[in-house]
Amino acid sequence: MAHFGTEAADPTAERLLKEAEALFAKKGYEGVSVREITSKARCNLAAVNYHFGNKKNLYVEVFRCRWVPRAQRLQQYFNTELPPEPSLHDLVETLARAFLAGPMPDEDRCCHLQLMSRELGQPTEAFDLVADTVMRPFFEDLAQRFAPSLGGNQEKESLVLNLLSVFAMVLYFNFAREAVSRITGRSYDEAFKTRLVKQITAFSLQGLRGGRS
Amino acid sequence: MAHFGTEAADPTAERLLKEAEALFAKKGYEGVSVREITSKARCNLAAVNYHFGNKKNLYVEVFRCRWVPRAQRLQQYFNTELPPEPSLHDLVETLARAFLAGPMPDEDRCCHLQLMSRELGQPTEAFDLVADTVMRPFFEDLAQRFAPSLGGNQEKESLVLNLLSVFAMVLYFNFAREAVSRITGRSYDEAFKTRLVKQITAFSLQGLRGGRS
DNA sequence: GTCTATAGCAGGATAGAC
DNA sequence: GTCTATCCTGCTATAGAC
Repeated sequence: MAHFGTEAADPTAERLLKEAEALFAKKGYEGVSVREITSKARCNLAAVNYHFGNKKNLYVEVFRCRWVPRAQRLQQYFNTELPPEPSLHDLVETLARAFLAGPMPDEDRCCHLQLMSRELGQPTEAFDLVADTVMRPFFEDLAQRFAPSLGGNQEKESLVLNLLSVFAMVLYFNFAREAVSRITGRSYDEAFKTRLVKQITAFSLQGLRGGRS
Repeated sequence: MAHFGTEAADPTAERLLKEAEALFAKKGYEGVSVREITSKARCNLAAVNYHFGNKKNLYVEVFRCRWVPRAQRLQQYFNTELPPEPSLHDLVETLARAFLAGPMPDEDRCCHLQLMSRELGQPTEAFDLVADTVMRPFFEDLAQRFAPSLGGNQEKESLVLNLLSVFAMVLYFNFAREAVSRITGRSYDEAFKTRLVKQITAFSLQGLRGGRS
């Protein structure tokens, strides 16, 4: 069994991580076989065990080597997109846009949020990693950014629940794309994604302001 | 292979449906084996194939025989709980309460919403059933109920997206219980569920009003 | 490092006794 | 209807050649 850090130097391992991520996101851990992964990565069946020890380890490494770095890029993008002294509207809109219509390919975003959603619903070992390295710091950061715009008169718990509510929408409108398409009759093209950013922004803006109206 | 209608007359089939539902909700279709189901239902391995033909069929029947009827009871509960001329606040609060703290045991509610969430994220044959017999009619009903309170000045699409946003929160706060507990530091006792109903109500109320502020 | 071959097991499904 | 016994397939994981 080979060793690995934050990045897998080996191109085969890289391909495995890439294909594994897409498949795990689409079908879930149990829904994917090592055969399917190695086949799509155009390498041998034994490669998973050689490079990652076993299937479960590969799953965790997908998070460590691909998911976490992408989440950090996303967070960074959010930070750079934000104007110097952001209004509440700026904050919410930038947040929604970063996750729904940001710079990364739609395929990646889908994959990213599907994996996240799966872990939210049924946390595994990978969830610890995600919670510690991404969620907690990001929420801390968000809380600090939002606090001034909200007049500072919200208790910490309310603020957290409000932020979670915003995330609920962002995740849902990605996670349940097929259902949303079916109900609204619209496909996830650029126009609809822009519409969703507007929806989430408007809805959340009012919701967030609730405490001080 | 036996035949079956909306209700399975056979007590063994009933037990199978019950245990299967709980397991499918908790671990997903692929994560559960027929052996595990029959074992929990205290019946023979062959029972699934005898009563339902195969595993996949059992899954769909879980929706037909248990999920859909429960959803209808839930919808009925929502309707009866609603005061005669409900305000927007009444509507949202009753809706959130029906799904988060209604009369059914918490175990059932969890199971119900987990199954729903799984289908939202990765629709199968069962999704057609759910969409046609539950979602579409319920959303039609909701749209009609909400329309007058919203002054009728929202386009249909906005209304639908707003309703979906409310559902996003309801689903998320059930689906991601573990993550929410971890972030907020609170367990899902009665007090916290009441808090969440308040959160969702307040947040949505403002969000829904956004269009006419 | 990559491959083939295969062990070893768990899965869904079925046949046939009772 | 229920059970046992069993088939067969597909899975993960490993051993060992190259």
